[in-house]
Amino acid sequence: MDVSHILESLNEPQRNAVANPSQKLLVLAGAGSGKTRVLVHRVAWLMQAEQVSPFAVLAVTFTNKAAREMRSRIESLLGQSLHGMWVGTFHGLSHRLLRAHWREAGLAEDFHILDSDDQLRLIKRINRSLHIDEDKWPAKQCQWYINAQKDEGLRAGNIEHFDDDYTKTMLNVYLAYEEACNRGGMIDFGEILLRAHELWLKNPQILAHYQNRFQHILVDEFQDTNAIQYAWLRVLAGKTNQMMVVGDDDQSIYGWRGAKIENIQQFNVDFPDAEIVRLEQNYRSTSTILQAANKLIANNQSRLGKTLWTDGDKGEQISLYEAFNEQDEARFIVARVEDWFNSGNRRSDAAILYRSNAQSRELEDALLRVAMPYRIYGGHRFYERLEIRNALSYLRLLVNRDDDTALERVVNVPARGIGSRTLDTIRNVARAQNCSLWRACTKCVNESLLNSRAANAVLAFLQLIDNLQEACDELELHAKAEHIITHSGLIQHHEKEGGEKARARVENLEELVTAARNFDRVDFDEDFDLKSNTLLAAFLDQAALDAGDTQADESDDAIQLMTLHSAKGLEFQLVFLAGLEEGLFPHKMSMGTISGLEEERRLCYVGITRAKKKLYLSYAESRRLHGEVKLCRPSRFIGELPKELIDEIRLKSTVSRPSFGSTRIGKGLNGNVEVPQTEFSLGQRVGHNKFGEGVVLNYEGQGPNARVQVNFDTVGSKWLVLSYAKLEVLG
DNA sequence: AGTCCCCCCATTTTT
DNA sequence: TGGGGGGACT
Repeated sequence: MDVSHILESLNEPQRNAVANPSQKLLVLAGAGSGKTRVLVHRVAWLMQAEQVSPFAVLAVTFTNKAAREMRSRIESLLGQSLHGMWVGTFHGLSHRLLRAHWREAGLAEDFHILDSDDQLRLIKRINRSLHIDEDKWPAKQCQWYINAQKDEGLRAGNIEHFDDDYTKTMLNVYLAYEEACNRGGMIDFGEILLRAHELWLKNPQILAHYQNRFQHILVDEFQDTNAIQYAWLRVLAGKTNQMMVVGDDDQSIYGWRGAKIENIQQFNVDFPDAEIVRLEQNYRSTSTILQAANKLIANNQSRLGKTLWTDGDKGEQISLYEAFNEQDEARFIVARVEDWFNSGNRRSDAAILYRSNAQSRELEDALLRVAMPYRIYGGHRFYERLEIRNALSYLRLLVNRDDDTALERVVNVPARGIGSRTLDTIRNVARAQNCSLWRACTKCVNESLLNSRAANAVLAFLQLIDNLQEACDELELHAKAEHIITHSGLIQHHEKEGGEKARARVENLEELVTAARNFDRVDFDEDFDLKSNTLLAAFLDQAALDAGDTQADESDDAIQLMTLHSAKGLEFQLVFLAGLEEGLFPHKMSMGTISGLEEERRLCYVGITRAKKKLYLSYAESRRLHGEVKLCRPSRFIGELPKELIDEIRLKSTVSRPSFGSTRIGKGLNGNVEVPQTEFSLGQRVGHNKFGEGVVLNYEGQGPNARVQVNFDTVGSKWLVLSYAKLEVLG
């Protein structure tokens, strides 16, 4: 077969990576250097040039979205389906292993997945039963501790303890939590990886089977792997299997949740024969943007070293705007997006990036004011929404009555007279009998442990679930979903809440039925043991492992708002980095340590390298945060960029103010630009191509950075930057 | 049982 | 400033 087409469109290092025969291969892929392309072409190469069977390939990513994208890109490149290939997330693939080998993994056949919300509730319950002071040891902290240990591959039993209060308490909770999970047949996200890893270590014949099968392993975003994920990979790859890991140490921004950049260096230690390929040619950004990114990231000490280059255009200068406050910043950004849109571009090619979610509010306000469509990433994803979780809990109870987490969630939603007193009694019975809440409910009813009113309520609940089960038994998945949302009373419950929110909830519940209907059509993988794993259970697994997109509608042309973290992997023609202020970005919580600061810098690097054509930076001199106004200094990252690439838009040069410490910003990065005095005067009548005619009310600053306030006849008063606004002087 | 109020908190997020 | 959670009150 002629396979040259697979390599044709690639540059030299990319080809080297794609067709590389080395057993272990480390690809250091800079931002925009065609990382996904290399992965996709590599799979195509294996299959077509080396006649590798899809059954022998395993490709792993971090998010479901990335996995789906990789799969579909390979399919469209090859023009064939990838039947038998394992493409998925660490969690998704591990989960598959555990379903297939539940017995050897020491799990119940009908084990179910505990997501972080369930996990937190469970820990809260445990802490109450252990009489742990919630003020001193918040459940959140315990949860964090447990997850961090699991990410490191540590179980409660393996952790050294130095008799300190903290570790003692945490271990206590961890131990009780492990017991509760085992008793209830539950595994959390960390446990999925840990179990799968242990499954291999404890069952050499199972490991041998998979090692034998997956001769070719590909790993995306390797810099984001944590200890257990890397251990998982090492075990599976063994000494002889081929493994290609792709990553960029400069884009490691998840250290705070256990990701270890050191895994990249460690890869060289563990596999000394590994070949390293660097992808440094960038196909995304202008050379101006790349130079800025390179200069910034050079300030980090611990790097493997890599310099992006492009043979593309220099492109436009980077613009820096110093705003008075966060409102001014938002207004400026929105005005630039309007310009962009009015010059014939799509809003969806522009993105506003910020360090923390709280910053989105001002931006949203400003966007709403000019009625510009926008889309925000982040916030509650589909399967995380309250009403959806409630509905899923009912479905979970159909699958497994002993699912305490699900029962706790919906036993009194909608309200059916089972209050906290009643629940306490039930919990106590469950604890005393060491049984599930469901059984405790039955016992309470049968043995009259409750007053008659409560007993009736509990009995009604038990019957409701049994009836739902019976009615759903023969129904298709989507009909099951439909049946429970109506007959559990959830729809009515949310309907009677009233208001816009309630309507959205009801819509979401209906959307769940659609999701279930689509799931009916999903083809099951050949490895899946369908006998024990009904469609409903599989649907619930999927809901836990893939929380769904925040918003599905891609249709309307909207400007995108997101945190820098969520921007990783994306690219936009026009990018705004907002809120470049010390304490906000770099964030004050991370500024204290070198490693924290370097991660912030990488985050900034990620932000800059999202831009293809034009980059705006902005900061505010004062910002309202947590209800009080604070004076801000510009971020040190601004000063780390090459001055000659930056055009500063200073509006306040006529206003004197105390210097604020940062030396590089205050006086203008380019020196102040010499410009003739403006010809506008107060009261002057002017024309604007979009807003029409108006009268100059006020002005600030001078030169191209000056702003004027114009009261337009039709659209009212607006502040305009002279150099952008192209105002026409009218007689 | 449900509502209301007060207090506390406040990066980043996937699975 | 504002959201969420927990406790107290009706």
